[in-house]
Amino acid sequence: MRSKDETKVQLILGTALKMIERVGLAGLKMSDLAKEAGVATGTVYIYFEDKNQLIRELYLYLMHYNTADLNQPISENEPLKIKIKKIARNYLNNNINNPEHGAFLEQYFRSPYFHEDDATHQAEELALQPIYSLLVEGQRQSLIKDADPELLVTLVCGMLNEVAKVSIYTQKPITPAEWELTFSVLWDGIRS
Amino acid sequence: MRSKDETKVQLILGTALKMIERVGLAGLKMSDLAKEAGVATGTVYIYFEDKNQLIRELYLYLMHYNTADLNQPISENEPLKIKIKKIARNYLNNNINNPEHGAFLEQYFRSPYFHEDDATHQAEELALQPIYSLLVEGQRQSLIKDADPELLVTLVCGMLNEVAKVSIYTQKPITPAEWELTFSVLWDGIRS
DNA sequence: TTTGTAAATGAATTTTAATTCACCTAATTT
DNA sequence: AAATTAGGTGAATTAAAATTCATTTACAAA
Repeated sequence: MRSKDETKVQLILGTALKMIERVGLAGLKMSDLAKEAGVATGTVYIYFEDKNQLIRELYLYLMHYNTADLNQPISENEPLKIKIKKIARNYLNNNINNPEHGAFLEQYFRSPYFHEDDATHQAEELALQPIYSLLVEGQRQSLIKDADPELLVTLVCGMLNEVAKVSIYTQKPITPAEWELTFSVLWDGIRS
Repeated sequence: MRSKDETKVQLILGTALKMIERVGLAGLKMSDLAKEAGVATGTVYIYFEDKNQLIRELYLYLMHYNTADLNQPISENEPLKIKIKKIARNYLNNNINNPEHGAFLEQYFRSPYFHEDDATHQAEELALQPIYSLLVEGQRQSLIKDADPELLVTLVCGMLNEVAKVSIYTQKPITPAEWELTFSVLWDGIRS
């Protein structure tokens, strides 16, 4: 008897993720994937039913990962503005440090592998929950514009997503000055 | 003699664009495309070398289209704030009314069809030029935060892109209240 | 009208990539 | 340490999709 190597699942998924960032979902070949992961083609089929399921798993794996990540503990006893600044920075860093994630998800939602029942929305909402809560808290303290918090989250994330994209694209990290400006636009935009 | 029907190029590209929004670049089959466009498979190959070139053409076609579009004349003799509000609304509407465009471009940039030399950046910069100019004008009038205008454009477009995405996704148009909030966040964010 | 030519067709072919499988190997159990 | 069993391999197979091409129109010029 020989037991399945759970490490290999991670290896294959991780390799797929990196490759997809490079060649796109449309360009991912099972044989290339196997080669790059350093296993035989057939091995991939031991751990995954077929390509479809592999992509599916990758999605679930990412969702799980992402959701966990924004929930880093926020130091209490700080002014709300600072809390928001920290969580925003956290969100931005997450996006910049894991460009493969955004690249994959962007494509997944538009691919033939994606089916509506994928709990997309729940997962996304869950991931944004912490930001949402902070904004609502701010509204209660009359610090934040009294308007649909959903829309506020959308606007805030829109800014951060785009900044992340540019940073990834230009391969330049965010400078302190850039971050200060970004947060200033964000904060002045939402404060009441 | 029989002459090529230029209309057919448009038909095929347009059909491809709509299909890609639905099934993704990875899901586009030449035979399906032909069927949906109402022509024979072979006909597609009369107008396009191969799939690769078809996708490439589609990109050029879109770039051309998009660039032209933001350059709608802006009524002069209005306060800058109003001008920015109008151009922002224009940008938003463009995104919402042509969801296929965003869907395609998003995927194209990450596909095996895309090559760096595609003049991506020039085209994009060109499209954002009008917004950029207005912001700089605002800085000269000390109405807009005195900071890197590139980054300001990024932030502004980020907000608008995300709002467009949500509107497309939920299939709900932007309500007047939503638009007012969006612009208020945008404006308060960038004004000095 | 007739004729020449290029567009249009879609079944047949070729190409590409997914998936299988007969054979090998390494871990576990007795 | 032998036997057993499931993992691992990669060439061979199958499936899917791109592309071709012999044939059939439709148009334009003569």
